[in-house]
Amino acid sequence: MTTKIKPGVKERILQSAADLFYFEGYNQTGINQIISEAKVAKASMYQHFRSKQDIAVAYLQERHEMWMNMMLDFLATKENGIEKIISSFDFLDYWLNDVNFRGCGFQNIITDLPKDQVKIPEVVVYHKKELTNWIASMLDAANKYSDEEIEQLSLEIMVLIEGAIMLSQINKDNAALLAAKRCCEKLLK
Amino acid sequence: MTTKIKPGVKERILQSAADLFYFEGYNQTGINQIISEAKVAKASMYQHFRSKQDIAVAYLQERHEMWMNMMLDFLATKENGIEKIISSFDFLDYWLNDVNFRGCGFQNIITDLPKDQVKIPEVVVYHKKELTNWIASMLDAANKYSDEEIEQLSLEIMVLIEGAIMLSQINKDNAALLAAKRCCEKLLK
Amino acid sequence: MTTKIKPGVKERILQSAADLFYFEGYNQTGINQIISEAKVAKASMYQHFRSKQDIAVAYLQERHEMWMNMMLDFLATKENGIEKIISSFDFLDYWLNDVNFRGCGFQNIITDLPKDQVKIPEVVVYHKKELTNWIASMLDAANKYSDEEIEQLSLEIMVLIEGAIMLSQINKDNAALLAAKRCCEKLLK
Amino acid sequence: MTTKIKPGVKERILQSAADLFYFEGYNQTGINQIISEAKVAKASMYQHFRSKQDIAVAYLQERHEMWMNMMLDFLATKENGIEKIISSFDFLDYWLNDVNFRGCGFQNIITDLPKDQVKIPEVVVYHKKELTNWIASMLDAANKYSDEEIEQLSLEIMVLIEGAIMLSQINKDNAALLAAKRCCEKLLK
DNA sequence: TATGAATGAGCATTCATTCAT
DNA sequence: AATGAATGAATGCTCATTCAT
Repeated sequence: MTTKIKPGVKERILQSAADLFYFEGYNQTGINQIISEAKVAKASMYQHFRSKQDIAVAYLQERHEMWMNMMLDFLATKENGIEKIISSFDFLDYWLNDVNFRGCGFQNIITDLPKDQVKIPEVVVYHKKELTNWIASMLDAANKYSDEEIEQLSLEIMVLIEGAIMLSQINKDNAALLAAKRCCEKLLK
Repeated sequence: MTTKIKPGVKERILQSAADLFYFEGYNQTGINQIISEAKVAKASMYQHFRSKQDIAVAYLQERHEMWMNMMLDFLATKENGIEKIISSFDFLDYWLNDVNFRGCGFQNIITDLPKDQVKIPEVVVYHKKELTNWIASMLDAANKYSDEEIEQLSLEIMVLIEGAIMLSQINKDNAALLAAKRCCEKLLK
Repeated sequence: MTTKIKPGVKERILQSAADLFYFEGYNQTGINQIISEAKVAKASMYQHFRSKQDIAVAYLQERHEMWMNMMLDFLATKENGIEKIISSFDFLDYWLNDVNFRGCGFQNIITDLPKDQVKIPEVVVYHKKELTNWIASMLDAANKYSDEEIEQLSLEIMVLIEGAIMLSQINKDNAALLAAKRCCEKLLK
Repeated sequence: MTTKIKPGVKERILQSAADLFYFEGYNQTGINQIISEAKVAKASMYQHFRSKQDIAVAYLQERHEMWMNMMLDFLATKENGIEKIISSFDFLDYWLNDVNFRGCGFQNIITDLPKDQVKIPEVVVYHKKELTNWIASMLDAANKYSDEEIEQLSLEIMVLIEGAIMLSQINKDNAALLAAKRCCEKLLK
């Protein structure tokens, strides 16, 4: 039991920012939009986050957790690593339909950024690395592949995932997702 | 025979814009930068292009021609379609090294755009469609695949290309390009 | 005869800024005040001046000319250098009364400035150097002093001027100006 | 005996503020800088001081005591009033070198202040009046001057002091201080 | 055709101060 | 007495676009 009246100013800022950054774009989103949606005063926002860039970093960190969990939940019923990997393309299909093929929040934010903003690219790299690691661990669990094969295959599957997300965003349909899944199935026999 | 005194105002604008849009980002590039690099007056620029968006459209159209030709030139010595497709990943490697893994100008511009800018996404879709068509025509030339197989394979290879470009941009190395090439080779036997 | 309809936007900006910077203070004056008094759009202002600091530099340069001329005009009837120097304290009295003992625009602006603003201090140094040079030239014209005496005396008189202006600003009366004049008379016999 | 656990919250605020106000400037110094240097919560600060202005007043009062004592200590070995006055220019030289010719904290604060801040100018006037009084008392001790002469001379010497401090601040050297000393010696024979 | 001047709306950020606890 | 959280107003500056000539 808590005596707090208003729930989390910081949370509200992050929620508004997450929504706007993802669906409108980082550069399309102004601080004013964020605070007006969050119903927070401007200076309050700057007490919680040093800069717009810092909000983006927090947004991406949160998004990483959220997205990975969403995927893992989706795949919870699958029995083995190979199945999980292949079904992850079904997850992409489900998810990207849900967000109207808005694509990957991490891909979308690095492509149009001031040269000096290094913190954001770092989180993006981290997210993709973690996803790659998960794929590798699924392959490892299959007890079928050597370490070298795991490293190569996990990167190949990452390429499929990235390409599928990007191409589905461009074409606003799921054809690329289906193609990627087919391709992945061939790779894993 | 032309009566123009100064050579190509429009060309100069387009050249500056192309460089800035690609290497700095569309949102990072201001009209003032473009005109100052092009050494053109602001109103002159608006006489040639209705808006920044229109410059981007012209930039992308030009970029499509330039990029396709660059690739085709690179592949000119290859004898058949299959080889050309596989070697296209060598082209990506060569090209992306050259531009410091700045990624695809078409991918990069659609991810952070005002919702009302529809002309830019259209050119992006066109470019990717044309590339897909080229892949399909290469597959067709191999006389090995059915129409259905061609449609499916060409999309799968597109996924590999898009993913490889994006992932190499994120990680600033060519590992994803090599992975994509390996994967492509498996697909085409 | 000129075809201009509106008289000088740049002039209006400078005039507003000069007034506000001098009578309200540099830090007390916002860009918004300047443009609203000058009836100029913000971006128009920034087309003429790169920054607030640059406006201040232009203001001080103009002020230097204006102030020196004002003083020289005041002293025009005096016959020789010694008289002109001594009467310059009468000028200070006349002038500072006129501006309600607001003090010296150059002194007032250097005392509370961001550490990185070097252009403004430079103009201040220049102004004081020019005033010192004028005093020296007046002493020289008297054919009474050696070069060394001129250098020393001119600086001593500068000290009197600076101190008189500052102290009259603090006390909001002309007592210091009278004291400085007496002192100057003693110095020049 | 005091029950305070932490030593001097108020003292810490004042110490930080004094440093920042003098070396960075009143307008350049934000409340946040003061409290972060003083390691004091914002609301705690506002419990001790009603406003930034009030901190400045306290700072100046403290500075007056400190500065006068510093000067008197410096002059302690001098035997008579005339010597003390003349040597006070040596003190200025010593002191201003020490603070990198940052000038007079009292002069520096009045030149760029909101029009409604009257308490600060009052303390400045007080400080200069006290200094003038000290000079007068030194002259009086010499038993050489009439009351009228004392009043006039003390103001003249004040002009020299103020001018020397200001000019040395502008030029960032001690030439004006030496000139003022020479001038003072002439005045006092 | 070409241009320099001008604009309103918006940008991210910081200000001194107050409130609820 | 002490504090972390919150605020409205203002800061200096940049945006893509249009106008008058």
